[in-house]
Amino acid sequence: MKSMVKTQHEARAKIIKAMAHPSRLFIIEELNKKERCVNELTDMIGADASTVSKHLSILKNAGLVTDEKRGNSIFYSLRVPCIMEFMGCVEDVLSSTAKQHLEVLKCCRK
Amino acid sequence: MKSMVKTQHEARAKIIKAMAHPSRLFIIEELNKKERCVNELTDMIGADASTVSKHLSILKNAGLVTDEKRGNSIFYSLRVPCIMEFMGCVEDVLSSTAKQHLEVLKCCRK
DNA sequence: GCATTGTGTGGCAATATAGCCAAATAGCCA
DNA sequence: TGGCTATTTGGCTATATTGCCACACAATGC
Repeated sequence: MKSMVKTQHEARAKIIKAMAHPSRLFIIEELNKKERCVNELTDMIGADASTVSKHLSILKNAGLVTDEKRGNSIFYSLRVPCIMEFMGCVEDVLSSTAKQHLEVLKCCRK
Repeated sequence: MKSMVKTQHEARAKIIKAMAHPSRLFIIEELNKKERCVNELTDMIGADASTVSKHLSILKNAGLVTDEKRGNSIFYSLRVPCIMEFMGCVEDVLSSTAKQHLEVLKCCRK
């Protein structure tokens, strides 16, 4: 693989990897609705505050979210909304896989 | 987080995690152009054949690719083309981050 | 000042991932 | 049959990720 192409894929993979965690997907989805502070997200997710903070820093580091300090809290918001469009495709993968599994079942029952 | 929502995010994360690797992104991109057998991909990537085979099995397990045996080779193809549309969004993240970094530089130089 | 609240950081243990080698399996061709 | 190629699997080590705890640190309110 050519080195330039490889670098490009590494950069992309870093972003996608930042999304590749249930809690972080949840955060992305929530931030797509409205901005949230760490505290709110921590309550919703039900994990340790430090854990959520680290998830947010991973998302921020990947360039997916921005933070803004207001008073005592830090509000995070989604920087690139097009990410949410991708979820539809992910759902397609899931449903198409489920459909295929059903077909296999049908086939074997005959 | 409600359990059903959590399960949904876990399912999605599994698919996204399967994409979150440079070599696997490369494979996805190649398979979007045309089907390929393990051997061809191994040559292109330049890793051990067993490594590439494992990457393919991860992609297959996530429902992203299908395989079809023909003769001595196994040909893989992309199952859900909409994945490629997402790459545009990932590039947006990258360029928007780069742009922001430039702004910061400009700002500090003044 | 002091207690409280909201966030981030360092450290740690458990777990997951990556990639190589060696070996097994399957199909092809003499 | 035997040798060859293509692919997968198991085993191993190195590395990365996750999530908790304890602590640090800033802003707020009293």
